[in-house]
Amino acid sequence: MSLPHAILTALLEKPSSGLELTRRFDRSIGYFWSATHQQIYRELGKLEAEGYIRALPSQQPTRGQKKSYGVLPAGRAELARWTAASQDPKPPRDTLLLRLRAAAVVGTEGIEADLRRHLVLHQRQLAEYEEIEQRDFGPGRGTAQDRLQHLILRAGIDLETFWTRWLTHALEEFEGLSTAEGS
Amino acid sequence: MSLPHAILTALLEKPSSGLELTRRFDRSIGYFWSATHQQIYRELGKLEAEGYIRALPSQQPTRGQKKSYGVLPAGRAELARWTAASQDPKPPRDTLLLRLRAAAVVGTEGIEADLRRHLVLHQRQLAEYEEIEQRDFGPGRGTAQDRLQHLILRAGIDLETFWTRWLTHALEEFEGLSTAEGS
DNA sequence: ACCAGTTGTGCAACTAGTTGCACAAAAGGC
DNA sequence: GCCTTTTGTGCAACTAGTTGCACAACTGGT
Repeated sequence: MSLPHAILTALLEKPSSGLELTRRFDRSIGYFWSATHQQIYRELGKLEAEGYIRALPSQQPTRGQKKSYGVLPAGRAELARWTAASQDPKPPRDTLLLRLRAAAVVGTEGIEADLRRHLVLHQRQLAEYEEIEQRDFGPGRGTAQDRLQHLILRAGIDLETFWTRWLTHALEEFEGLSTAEGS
Repeated sequence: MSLPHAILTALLEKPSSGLELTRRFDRSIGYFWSATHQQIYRELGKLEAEGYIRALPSQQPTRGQKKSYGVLPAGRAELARWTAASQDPKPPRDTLLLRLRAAAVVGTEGIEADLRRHLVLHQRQLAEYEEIEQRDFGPGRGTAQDRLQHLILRAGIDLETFWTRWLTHALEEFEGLSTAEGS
């Protein structure tokens, strides 16, 4: 039940059309909540029906026509309610760790290459985050909003740092394994 | 498409009934791939129909009767195939970070308590992992299997460490925010 | 012998997310 | 003027995961 709230947040930051939202979900917001354009359009329809957002006046709201949405007071209230409500963290779902566990039983054949690939991907993501930090967050203390945004970015950076370190360590371990393997 | 493979892994480690699997998904495997008993029973049915597992001979396979499953060669082959196949990491979905981002727009009212709650939960999980490490993984280098298992546990420990640190930092930041807030 | 609680298995309906496709409108090449 | 590509919106069907309930069988108290 988070996608509608992700959209409300994005629209509050800046009223947008479906496609603009889709693009923004590929960057910033999508870093920790991704969505396809179909999910977004569907959800925009629902949110409008529920009176949380409304299409901003434009020329023709026909097909193939850009249609921007803005958040209504009810939408902002709902977002505030959801933000403040306590929620349990849901157990992580990590395929890579699962595969590693399977590999402990059926053999590590072929998984090493994928570990390497993941390492590169995480390094890339880390570099991207650090670039954003460099660009948008100087050493000075900004507004409360800035500091919150920076905090979120920090989580991304630290997470990617964890993954790159762990994957590096895992690959080292594999070196050692291949010499002494043979169960 | 990971649940069936999680189940195959679990069954290879030890043939089990649906309920036993459910219990094990609440511990070890569930640490990075959780599942409810309904998911598991449904999946067991499918896996059996596909010829990947089979019910081990017992008394009456009627209702309310324990039914253990073992993995067939085809199942092991499928698991090996899946383990070796390259897979893209799927973008994380984190509600807490999303809420923080929403809070940057609609206000941080009420979210601090939940951060504190999450911190406690992550600390607890971390303690649990460290206990397991203490108990199951001594200083000596074990078999290749042991080292893989330890590697996976390490990921859990480092992840929880990241969260506790980050949440602690976030709460500190909130202290500073409340004094200078007012946008 | 009977009832209450626990263990174990399972169906059905729902919610969330993904995939594949369709189609209108504008923009640009030739 | 026609044809291709890009932009923008959307439906329908499918897959995965969750929730709520049902029910059989065993276990122990009275």
